[in-house]
Amino acid sequence: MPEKQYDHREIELKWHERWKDDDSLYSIDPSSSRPKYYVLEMLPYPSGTLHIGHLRNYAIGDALARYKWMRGFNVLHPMGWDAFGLPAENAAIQNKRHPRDWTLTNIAEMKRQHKRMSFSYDWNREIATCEPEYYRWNQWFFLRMLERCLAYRKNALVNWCPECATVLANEQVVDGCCWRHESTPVEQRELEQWFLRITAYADELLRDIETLEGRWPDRVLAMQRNWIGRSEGAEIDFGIDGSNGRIPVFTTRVDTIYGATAVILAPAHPLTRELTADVAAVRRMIDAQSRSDPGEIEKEGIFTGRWAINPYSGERVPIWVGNFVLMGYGTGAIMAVPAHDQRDFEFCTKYGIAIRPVIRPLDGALASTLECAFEDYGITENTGRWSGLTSEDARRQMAAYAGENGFGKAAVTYRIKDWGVSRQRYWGTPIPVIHCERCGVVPVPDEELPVVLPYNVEFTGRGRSPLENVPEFMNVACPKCGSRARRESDTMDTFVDSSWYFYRYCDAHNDRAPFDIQKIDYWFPIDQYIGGVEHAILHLIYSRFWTKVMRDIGVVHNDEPAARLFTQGMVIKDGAKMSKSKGNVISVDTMTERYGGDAGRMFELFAAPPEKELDFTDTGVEGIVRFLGRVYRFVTRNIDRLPKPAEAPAERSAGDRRVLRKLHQVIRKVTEDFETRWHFNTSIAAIMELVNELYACEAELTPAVIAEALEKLVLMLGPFAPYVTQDMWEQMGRDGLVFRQEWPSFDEELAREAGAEVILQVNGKLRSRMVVDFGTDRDQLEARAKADDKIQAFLQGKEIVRIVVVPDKLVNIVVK
RNA sequence: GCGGAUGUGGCGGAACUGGCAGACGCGCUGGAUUUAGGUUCCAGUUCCCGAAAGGGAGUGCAGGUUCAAGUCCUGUCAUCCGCACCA
Repeated sequence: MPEKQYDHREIELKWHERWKDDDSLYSIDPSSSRPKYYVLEMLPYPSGTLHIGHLRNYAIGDALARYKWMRGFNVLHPMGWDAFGLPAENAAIQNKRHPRDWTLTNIAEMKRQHKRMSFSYDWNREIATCEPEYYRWNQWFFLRMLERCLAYRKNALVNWCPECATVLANEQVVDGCCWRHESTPVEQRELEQWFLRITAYADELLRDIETLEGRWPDRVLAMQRNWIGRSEGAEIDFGIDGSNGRIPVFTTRVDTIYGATAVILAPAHPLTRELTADVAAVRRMIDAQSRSDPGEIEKEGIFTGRWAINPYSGERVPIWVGNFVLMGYGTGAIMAVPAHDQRDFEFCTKYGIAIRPVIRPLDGALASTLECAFEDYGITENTGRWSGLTSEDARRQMAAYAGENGFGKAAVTYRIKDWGVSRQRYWGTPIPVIHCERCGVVPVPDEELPVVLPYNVEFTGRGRSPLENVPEFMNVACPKCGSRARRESDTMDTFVDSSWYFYRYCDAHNDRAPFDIQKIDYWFPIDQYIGGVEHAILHLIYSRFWTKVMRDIGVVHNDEPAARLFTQGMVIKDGAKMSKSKGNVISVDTMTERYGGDAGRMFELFAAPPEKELDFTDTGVEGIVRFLGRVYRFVTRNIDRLPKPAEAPAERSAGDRRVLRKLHQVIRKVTEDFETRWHFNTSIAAIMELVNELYACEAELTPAVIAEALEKLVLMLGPFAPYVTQDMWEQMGRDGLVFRQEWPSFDEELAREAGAEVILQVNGKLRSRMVVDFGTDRDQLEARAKADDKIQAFLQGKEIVRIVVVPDKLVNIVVK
């Protein structure tokens, strides 16, 4: 009879079919006394199709969640292991052509397929934005922020992607281009926009990074620190000669202010417009600033013809406009201290502005001429009453003096800016406000939520929101005065959805509140969040902010969303990052179709440790398919050798003992990997060794050992290869789900090797080896080592200087 | 420039607390099965010398500590990632 062959397509489709409507697989019971474990995968952006980089994310999270479940935890793992998308499921996403088609025709289908959540997974956050229930709570949160002045509207220069025809947040601008269109330069436009005041939480976001130390990757924390960009200094008002105006400048080095020989405004600074005649030149500078690589621009400036007054010295210094001064940082104006700042030095040298040193090195004299700026701390000199101080003392005293005399103060500046959430897109949660000519901006009352999107929308694809052309949507009565008013046509950034989606998972069907706080208290903070590092300063900072806001609103108690974060490495192909432009993106569909989901995910766990980059090769996946086939054939052909009832146990064979030893060693190894480092590559390697051992000893195995080995092998593979293990489990006549079984335990006694192999070295070089009983004492080891033939040959005519004995491990004889 | 990481066979990687460098897989070589190809099974595979036994070298590079270093220390080189006229 031909042997049963492993057919991944047949097996995976069969189980997928059986499982897809089984809600019990996902049942969550917070009242259970089991310990809780919340695993969350940080899902990819809705770029259309899933690719194998995303699959890696699922493979890691799934394996961990299933393991935890088998170890007796109550697990909340919303992505679930069947969500990786067998071909049929993914088709709906792939065929997406246009937001409207997709949203309106496929939403019902998508909901059916993912009905376990009342809104969908993050990888389709667009769906979330089409779900009225999710709109409702997004809008509810927005209104609470509006009440607390955490949401506000202002006219601002914003990043505009011509391709998306919408506004982008700073975090969404990558190398001057849109994060979704890597080759489309972002333009600057001045628009009336909604912002969320993330800066109000800048200090807390920065401070609480400390609580994440060691639990989140250093790289992510470093990026966040950098992004928040706190710097301490002082804000000092320079007067304007011949007017009452003032120019506040921010500096971290007030101690150098006596060396200030100019004040330089950013081109986009409001005063620039007033003080400069050459509007065209200023315009060019603003454009160049947003377009080119900042480091590359040659410093340029225009003298305004006006003068500023240094409030400390009373000195008159020229006011310039400089293309290297950014409006977005500090106050948008600087004092130029060429002697102590390299950028100022370059600028002032170019335009012949005076250079005046006022800080001398701790071990030297004040420089008379400078090759470049002296930027270190030192001792002040020629700085009036503050002369002779260290830079640190001078900074403190001078800032205090400015405060006392009303021309400045100690100040902290952040690089992070408020989060612009307005989008001129169709999809996205409508911003729940109404513009009334009489009352101004009026919030939509809570009981009228959700404001939902209209269906009949013409897509122009350009310019303003398509919603503006839908009168039924736009024209409303003002909630306050009842007169004619217009709805806000902007929708929210979809990052709003992803900022709190994982809370809703805990209470997805709640229609009275975003979620029940008791459920949140049970599950939060998330024990383990897993995802790609590309979210470091986008989603991961927004969701931290959102959590803190929710805490202040009083709907959650936790300060941080995720206790632990794991960032998996990228999947690369032929040494290069997968990207659409290179055409080397491998879709999950191709993978599941050709090799199966089990093999695909298992390869990604096997080929490299999860935090490292992974090079994808077809031959590598084929190796895993081969391995799964090897397991499948071994299990299926040995099922009829399982013990019959009432059968007397046979005596253990030598093969039995070998297999049992390996089996228990491997269980120990895999358990350890799950509990500590998640190096699933070594776990899987160990399971492969076990299978090799099973093949080598197959003929000798007795029924009882076959039973134990098959059961534990299948259970151990369960977290890595859900479908094929479930199929084998059933064929073995076992009931229930593999990942609801208890995780196999190991027996140290059985795992122990028959004897200790002791290596014998002469002068640290391996020369021989011997097998001894465990615990053989030092004297005996030494004697037996000296008696060894090969060792004796190396000892001939030499003097023994020293002998190092490590019991059960080695004997090293040092000779001269 | 600042910050984070990484350097081990032909390749992906293993060696977790200093103690057999190269587990496991890919690729390659040979054998068995097969009409053949494929599949499957078995064996070999760091490099150099050697028919073999065996010997020598070897974890980016240079030093150091140690009976013993891929692992610890000092220096150095290279690569990757993130941030960057941030005042």
